[in-house]
Amino acid sequence: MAANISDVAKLAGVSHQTVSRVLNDGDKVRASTRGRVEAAIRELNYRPSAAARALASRRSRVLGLLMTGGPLYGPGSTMLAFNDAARLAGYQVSIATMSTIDRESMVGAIDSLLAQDVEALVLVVADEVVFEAIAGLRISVPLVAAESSHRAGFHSVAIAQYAGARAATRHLIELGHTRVLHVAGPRWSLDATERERGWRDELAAAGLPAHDPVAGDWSPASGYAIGRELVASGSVKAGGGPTAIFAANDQMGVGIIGALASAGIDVPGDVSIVGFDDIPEAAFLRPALTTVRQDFALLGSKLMAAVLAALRGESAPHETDAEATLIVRASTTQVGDKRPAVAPD
Amino acid sequence: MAANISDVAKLAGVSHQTVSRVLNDGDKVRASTRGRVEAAIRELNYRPSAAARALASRRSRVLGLLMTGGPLYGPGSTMLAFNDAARLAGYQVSIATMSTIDRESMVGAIDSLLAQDVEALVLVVADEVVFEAIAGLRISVPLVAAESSHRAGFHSVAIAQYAGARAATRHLIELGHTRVLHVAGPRWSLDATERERGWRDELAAAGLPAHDPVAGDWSPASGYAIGRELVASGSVKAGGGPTAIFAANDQMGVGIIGALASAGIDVPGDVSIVGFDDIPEAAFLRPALTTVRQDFALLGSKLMAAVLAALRGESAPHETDAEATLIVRASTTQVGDKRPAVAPD
DNA sequence: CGTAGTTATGTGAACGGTCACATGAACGAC
DNA sequence: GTCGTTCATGTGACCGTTCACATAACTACG
Repeated sequence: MAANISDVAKLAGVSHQTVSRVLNDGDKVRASTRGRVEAAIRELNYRPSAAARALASRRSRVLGLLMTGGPLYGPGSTMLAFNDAARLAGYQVSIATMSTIDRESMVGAIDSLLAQDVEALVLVVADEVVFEAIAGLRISVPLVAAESSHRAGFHSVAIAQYAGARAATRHLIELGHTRVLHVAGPRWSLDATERERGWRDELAAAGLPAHDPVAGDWSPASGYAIGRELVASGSVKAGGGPTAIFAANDQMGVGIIGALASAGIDVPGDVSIVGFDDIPEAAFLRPALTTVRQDFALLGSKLMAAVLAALRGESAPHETDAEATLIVRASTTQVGDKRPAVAPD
Repeated sequence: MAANISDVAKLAGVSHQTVSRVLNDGDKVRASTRGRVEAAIRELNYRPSAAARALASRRSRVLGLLMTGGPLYGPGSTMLAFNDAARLAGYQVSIATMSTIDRESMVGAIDSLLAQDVEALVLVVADEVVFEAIAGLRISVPLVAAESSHRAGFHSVAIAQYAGARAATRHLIELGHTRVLHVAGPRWSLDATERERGWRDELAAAGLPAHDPVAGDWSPASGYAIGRELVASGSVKAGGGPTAIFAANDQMGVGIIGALASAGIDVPGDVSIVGFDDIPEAAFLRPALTTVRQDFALLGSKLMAAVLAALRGESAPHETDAEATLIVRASTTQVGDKRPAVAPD
């Protein structure tokens, strides 16, 4: 049915190899010949077969992207950004999601990608379990991870989550808060670990105590549940309770604010809240959420750059991280102050 | 380097064709032989080459998914759900995103998918422009669209957005609201059109007037801007102004609420708001957002079913739509009432 | 115990490209 | 005019499967 390279060659009166040359490095062919070939291509509506190409050249031009299930803002943005960068570099991206973070579903996901002859694997799911499982898998293609704990054996690129978390915590400290709680992300998440580490180190640098954080699962619901518990424990608003909370992501921040609000606790009047991600809603919530913005577009292109480097066989140079910047909004204020430090736009 | 089918055959002492049979329809091979072959496969860590398979069988086992840029909740959820369904059916999904909705970037995106020999194309971007462009493209693979306006030439599956929009509007009418505004999604979006149509028809059925809606772009920022204008125009809270707003998605709803709140207008006390999507945050906002929940998982599997039907050559039977259900929360209340009709959990 | 009928396995040619190498034409230098 | 170079193009093998068909092995049955 569809035309192949020989059909084109015949119509243009050249050999199949010349057509192939026109397709790949056009400048090795005399202009007049190239014209004839291109005309034939157009006339037959010819498209080279990716399968045949991949088979003969041993390069599939496909990259595998591994990510977690939920439609989370961070991973979703990373995926989109990487997808764009990959297309720009002439690669297709094939995606595998893992509904649950366990070894089995992970191996399944990776398998489905490898079965497709992907040239490299990109991990958006920065997860302890994933790294362990992969290490035991003897994977023959380069691995690039979007994560911040730079471990051996991987190319990795990350947004400076540690620095972002420190900035968020510092902001609270500078506002005079001395009892700064952290609501962490899931234990298995390396991003969550980095954010917690940043919070802990910044507190330590200021000589302030850090109580072990409760961990949510990134969802607003988990933030709400944790907020309720906090309220129920009676520590908030009582003497010695936290006056500020650093949530590991905006969604949990939303849940926490909801729980506090429904208990009559004012944000930021009674408790200041900082989130992480700068989801599109953040600026428009009441109160608008102070948060840490990540540059996902940059992350995407850096990931792609790392993939290309890995494919060229360069040793992993641990790209400089993309930046994370603190965005101050109305959900944080001077300790003891009843009104937001920043006027609502 | 990597083993191929002949290596396996040699090791197992059979012909390459027998190995192929074990790989594909195992029951045509004697159990003892199959055992030897499987052992050889494991020993050599053999994986069949997808490229060679695709080339010989003329089936790539890859589906193309076309979607828009931003990390929106609806499209993102649809993508994830479809991805799962596809893997279950033994297909890989390759994704192309279009940063802007114009003909050129769309053709580019589709091209990058077709170049990969996808067996079918799934459109998550329900957009007038996309349909037109595709119609002029003489695409040789089946097309399945996730959209609700069932047009000829496509298999299509959708969430019943029209019905959802009517339910949302009816809810407001039942609460006594007679001036119900709609803040629509982008003009090019068919989903937006369906939601608007539902709103319009429900108002008409109740004999209520419908003022032409302002259109946002799904983002909270656009909702906020529209909310500000509304406030500035002075119509809200004055006699004859709207007492309820149906926002085409939750994110715009958040923006609208933010704008109203910053002008001292109470939701739902002064104005009731309904959104659409039931984003994870919706239940935890203050006020919690009344909205319409869509069943994306079901949509995903129905999409996949439609793809399989299309691949079998069945004519498009326009699947029954997945349902959308109204979730009543605190952002709507009886007209004139100052307190939410639903108690915050 | 020969033979038809089934079942298990083998053989060689596609599939549609790329790769390595061969050939031929054009050109400048001596 | 001959020869080495470069540039443009052609030739045939090969990538790793599946497909259609051929053959061998085994079963059932008179």
